[in-house]
Amino acid sequence: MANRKPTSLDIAYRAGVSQATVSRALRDSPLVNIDTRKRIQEIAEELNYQVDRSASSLRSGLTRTLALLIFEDAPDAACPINPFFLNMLGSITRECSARDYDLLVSMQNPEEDWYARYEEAHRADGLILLGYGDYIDSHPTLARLCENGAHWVLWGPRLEFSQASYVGCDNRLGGYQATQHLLQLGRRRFAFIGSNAPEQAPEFADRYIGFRETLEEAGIDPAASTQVFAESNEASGRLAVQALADRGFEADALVCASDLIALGALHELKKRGVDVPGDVSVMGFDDIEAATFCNPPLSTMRQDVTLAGATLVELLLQQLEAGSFESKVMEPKLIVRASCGA
Amino acid sequence: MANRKPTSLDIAYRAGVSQATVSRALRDSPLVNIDTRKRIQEIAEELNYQVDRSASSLRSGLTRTLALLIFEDAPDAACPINPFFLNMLGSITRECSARDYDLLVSMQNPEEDWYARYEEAHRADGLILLGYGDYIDSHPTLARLCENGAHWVLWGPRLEFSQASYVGCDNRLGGYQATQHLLQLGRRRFAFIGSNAPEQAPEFADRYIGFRETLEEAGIDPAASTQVFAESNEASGRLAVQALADRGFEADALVCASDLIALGALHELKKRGVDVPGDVSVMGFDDIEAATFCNPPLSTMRQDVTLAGATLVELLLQQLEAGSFESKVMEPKLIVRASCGA
DNA sequence: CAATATGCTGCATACGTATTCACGGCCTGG
DNA sequence: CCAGGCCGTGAATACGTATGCAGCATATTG
Repeated sequence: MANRKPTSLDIAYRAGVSQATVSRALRDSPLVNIDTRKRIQEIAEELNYQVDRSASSLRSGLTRTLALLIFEDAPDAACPINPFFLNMLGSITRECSARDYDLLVSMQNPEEDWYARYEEAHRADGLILLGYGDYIDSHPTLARLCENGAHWVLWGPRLEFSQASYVGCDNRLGGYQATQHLLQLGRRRFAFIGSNAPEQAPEFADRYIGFRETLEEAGIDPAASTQVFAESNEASGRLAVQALADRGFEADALVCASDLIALGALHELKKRGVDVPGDVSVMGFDDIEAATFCNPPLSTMRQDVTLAGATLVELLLQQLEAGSFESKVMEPKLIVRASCGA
Repeated sequence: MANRKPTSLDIAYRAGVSQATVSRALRDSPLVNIDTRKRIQEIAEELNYQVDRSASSLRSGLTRTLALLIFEDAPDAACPINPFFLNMLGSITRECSARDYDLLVSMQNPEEDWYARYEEAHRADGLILLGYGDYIDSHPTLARLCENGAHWVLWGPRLEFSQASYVGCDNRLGGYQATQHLLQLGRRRFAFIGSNAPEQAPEFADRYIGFRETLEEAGIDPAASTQVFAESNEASGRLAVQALADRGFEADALVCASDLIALGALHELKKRGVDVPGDVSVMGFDDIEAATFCNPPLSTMRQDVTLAGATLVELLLQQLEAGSFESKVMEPKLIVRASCGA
């Protein structure tokens, strides 16, 4: 075997042309005569030549790599990554492959200077931010990055500045429809489980707004509804149900801000001998895999992660290649399963 | 703001030293006087300087990046990635971060020349292969890569050549223990659900060997056991149960080669009105998240993905940095839940 | 036939860093 | 006082590619 990796110069030598011509030919430049081009490409194939990415990036300033940064509250080694994000990751990976981009994945701490680390260091051409929208303190940072011409796209809540791209779900509508569904099933005593503080969890807060809207429209007595804090994990969902019980509130419908919360709630309710959906309806949000497997299967508001992932990549590339900023808000879809008694 | 990204030359200028000294200082080289070093690092901090990775990689030949390649049978956009792999991905991501390596993730087709694409193209220093062991045809390819001095580590079955690293689970033992558990619960008519062909799914085949061993040791009449083909997904698990029923085999214990298969089996059994675990015990393998949520919760053989991911990274880095090849086989652990009637 | 356009190729260079080699100064010991 | 060693620094260069510019040959036009 060859003792050294072949370079464009080796190809140039064999093809009897200059290195410049090789470089152009391999990128299919019309500047090079079609026959020469073909011949060079064949030789490259034959030698199993691969363009050196480091050199290529250094020269062109482009990496053809995107970085996916996942921000999570508890970057504990034991705690598994939010399954919703994992699914998104799957579709982002596929979309990148399809467009011949590489994907760098990293768990990130919001305090770190991730922008410098990835885009300024020339590791990636653009960034996809997952779970960053929840850090309200971060929005000034995002605004500053925009001014500096950074390239990123955010999953999550609506952003107020114009030169930015984000993809999100119409959370208010989702909260509205979920609650509407329960209302139509005859439920009257509602609890929303999940944070409703915009500065803590803007997406959950929007879902809560939709929740309130339904109740107000229906003229439900405010005393017949409540809200309990929960973060997006199973344990927190369990605690919330405990808190609800301690508080002595007798709900017949739980609108959970995420499926993970709902799974925790189901667990705790079962433990307490409460029948779902007989005594209480439980509604989730996201439609993660586990929602189909749990007992009873969970009614939920589906977010199309496949589409979401593809859209994130698409908008980011559009930004990189055409310099245009666009955003997209997706509609969630009600998925009816057994947990609400429909 | 600065109109241009600062380089090591800018720092050199401000510090009144040469670029060479800056490069050394930033890498904390003892060649540079400690005071000079500190001063240079401060200036770098001040300018928000980031080493350009392309240039650094080009010069040093090292990328400080690993590539995680996931090989899946059905790289269909709609079909979600095997959750077992996704969890592994989570722990690999974390381990890479902890060791200050970047991680490139890609869905890969086994036919493609992924080695050339990633390591030869200088995109990554080493590769982690997930799901590649199943392609028996690939083993010659792996052997060839070894000879060429490639750097990779494989998740899955034992490899026969010495200059290679792999991390896997003792699948034979797992199959043995799983079946043993069912035997002790008084089950006598066993079905193994999953491929048992080594050239198709070597890991499943090893689990099957363990399954057979238990039965032979116990002196179970061979006619009282069977095997049905299934791939590792839910749909395939459902079909397998149908096939079993069509065949007229009345099992009281299903040993499934993976949790996904077991989930499908549970679905199909419920649909047919078979009580689990009353009529039939069902045992999975992997312990994915869904195993805790499904109905009934699934008894299974846990593979510690957190440890597995960390080990994969560790062995690969050891190979890169010390040139040593090591492998590790992990013991699975029986997790008892409701699906077997324990 | 001169003048200009067109198609293709090569020369030269820059991207930003890491490292080899050489050098100057200072210290130590004989 | 000189030889030799050590410490800290800088000059120079290489990594492999992409691209602006120039040049040459052939085709086209008046």
